[in-house]
Amino acid sequence: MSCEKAYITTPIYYVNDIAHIGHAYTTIIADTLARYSRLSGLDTYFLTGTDEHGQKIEEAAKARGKSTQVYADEISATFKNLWDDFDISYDKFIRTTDADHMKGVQKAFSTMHKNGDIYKDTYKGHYCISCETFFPSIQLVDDEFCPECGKSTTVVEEESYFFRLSNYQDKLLQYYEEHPDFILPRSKRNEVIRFVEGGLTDLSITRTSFDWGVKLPEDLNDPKHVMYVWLDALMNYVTALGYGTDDANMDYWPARVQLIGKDILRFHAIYWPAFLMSLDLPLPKHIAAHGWWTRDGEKMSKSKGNVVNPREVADAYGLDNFRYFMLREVPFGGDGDFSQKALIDRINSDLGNDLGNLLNRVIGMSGKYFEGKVDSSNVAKYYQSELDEVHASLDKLEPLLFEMQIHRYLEELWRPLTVANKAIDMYQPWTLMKEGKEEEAMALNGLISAILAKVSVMLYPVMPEVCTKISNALHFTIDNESWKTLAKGTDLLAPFTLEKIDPLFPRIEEPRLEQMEPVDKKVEEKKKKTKVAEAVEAEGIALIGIDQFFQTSLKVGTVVQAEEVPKSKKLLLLQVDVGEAEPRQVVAGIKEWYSAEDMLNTQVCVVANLKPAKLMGLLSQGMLLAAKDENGLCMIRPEKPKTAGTPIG
RNA sequence: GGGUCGGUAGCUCAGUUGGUUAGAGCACUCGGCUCAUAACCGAGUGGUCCGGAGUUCGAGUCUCCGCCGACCCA
Repeated sequence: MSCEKAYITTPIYYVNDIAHIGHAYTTIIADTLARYSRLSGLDTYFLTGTDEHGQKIEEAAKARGKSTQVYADEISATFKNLWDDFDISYDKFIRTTDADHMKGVQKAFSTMHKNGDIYKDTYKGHYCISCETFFPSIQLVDDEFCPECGKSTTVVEEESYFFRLSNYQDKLLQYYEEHPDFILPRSKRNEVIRFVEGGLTDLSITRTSFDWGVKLPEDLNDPKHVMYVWLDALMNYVTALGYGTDDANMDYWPARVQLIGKDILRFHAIYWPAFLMSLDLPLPKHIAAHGWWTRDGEKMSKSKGNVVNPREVADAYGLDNFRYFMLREVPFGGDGDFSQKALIDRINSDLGNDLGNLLNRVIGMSGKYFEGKVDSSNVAKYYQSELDEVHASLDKLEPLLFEMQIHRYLEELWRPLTVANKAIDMYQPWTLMKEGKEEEAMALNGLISAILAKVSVMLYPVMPEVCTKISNALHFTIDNESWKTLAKGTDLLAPFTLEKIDPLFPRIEEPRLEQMEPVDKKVEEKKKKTKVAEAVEAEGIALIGIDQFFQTSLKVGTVVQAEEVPKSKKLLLLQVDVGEAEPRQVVAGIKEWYSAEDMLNTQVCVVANLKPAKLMGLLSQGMLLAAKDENGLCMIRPEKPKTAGTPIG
């Protein structure tokens, strides 16, 4: 193919963390852009990968008693597996520990050195190992602690190579001026410009304090230095294309868009372009920085335990639905809030009511009136104005995507669906049929089918699986050809027979993940509408559906071993057989009412899918049911002996 | 302390170079329809466009001063 090229990248993810919703968000945006790009006929290359060097990784591996490489391999694989399971359409998964990459970075270092942009000096500063950042002493908290993470810093004075970033101040400013949409969203642009205007200091780009990194080129004969993570990491975007080795794919450079989170904007909007200038390489078209996700309005953090696990969400609600939600919910660049309520609203309302239901309507009509046959021959004759409206919306889409306005893209993409739903109401095919106007009714089905087809082509980059189902039902294929004829052009569908398929978006009535949901006033108001709910709410307990009840796995268990937890007034340590290979260890707060002997060989009811927790250092893998009033506590037990593991419900 | 970006309907947001009665989606109320996943369509309720001053024939839009929020830097 000799056509126009498009190179799209995500950041390479640092392997000291497990993938969370933020990683998934970046990757899914990039995947969507890559898919659209391919669909529209561009020769597309999509890169993601992992960043594996640095002191933090070295230490994390040591702490786990593993070799650094083995540790990096493991974590890198968890990312790769997640993207594979998510069907992310990357063309290459780069690792900074790849031999080619390291060679490329050395080549870049040599070139910068030759160009006079690298010199050797001494660096003195307070270094935070955890953040891998130096801080000037005035920034430290109590003269010692890292202002970012609060951990203790160490004074480091070491020999270092420096990059003459100061040389690039004016060139960068000029570039920002001449390319107003280099940094997206625009609101972030001024921030960067002010920072650069404030003056740039040269950048320390090597370290001697650790070993886990790319060595300097051999001709410098300075083996104690390794490259600082940012030089190493940023270069991945070109080494992935063969920079410094075979240059095989360097014709994809410069990148069409490089997606990042807003936390790494400075590195990508300042250091990275400066490096590229030093290497005489062109700069990427766009650096696009997105915002954070919060959870139910709160920041996510490991300590709060409210980190959204993308795999869990996708499993519970469907991968395509999750993709749609993330891209539709948040204006690009802004922070987004994840809540099950918002997700369910999007699925039921946008996807189910507007899109899924529309497909069902046309299945119903064509089935009832025409044995499933759909023929578009007379669509233009009766419904030209509807077609015009649809095409007008479709024409607005592409620029929105290029400007990273994906939420607006999806909003606009929904207009044709409204046109379709409106048309059914306005022309009332059931009336047309009664009046014998079969041609008009048939044409209306042709119109609806065409709209669904056009929308599904443009929605495909966001929801590939669902749109493939739609295109199968409508007997066409989503590819560059149909993108040209249906989505960009005004073609309609060839005659086909529409078979009934299962609803694409079954209504979701209840949250599917167990977790703390905030008390939502609107939900409360709804519940107040039923009297029963009022009675229950008086006790402060919300009503749940049967599905929610069955999210709790309750089982009969037999206590096979029981002992007191030393130094604890309340706790007993029990081993409970719940019909699994090994008994479960359960720490129960019942010692005030039951002794270890009381419990031994008795049967109990166990909550079997509770998250394991540690109590006084002991792992507890379940909870026993008991009832407690002012007279004390009693166990809830089966009335007659039951086999260990028998489900309750 | 300096800077950047926001503050528009109950919620989430759009409002191009200042120009008639300020928009969309969701939510809510009422009405219609039956092909459809109690979905769909229509109508309606709902806004001192953060506050104040100014420029102008005219300000959500421009200027200045405040207040609130997010973030960047010191």
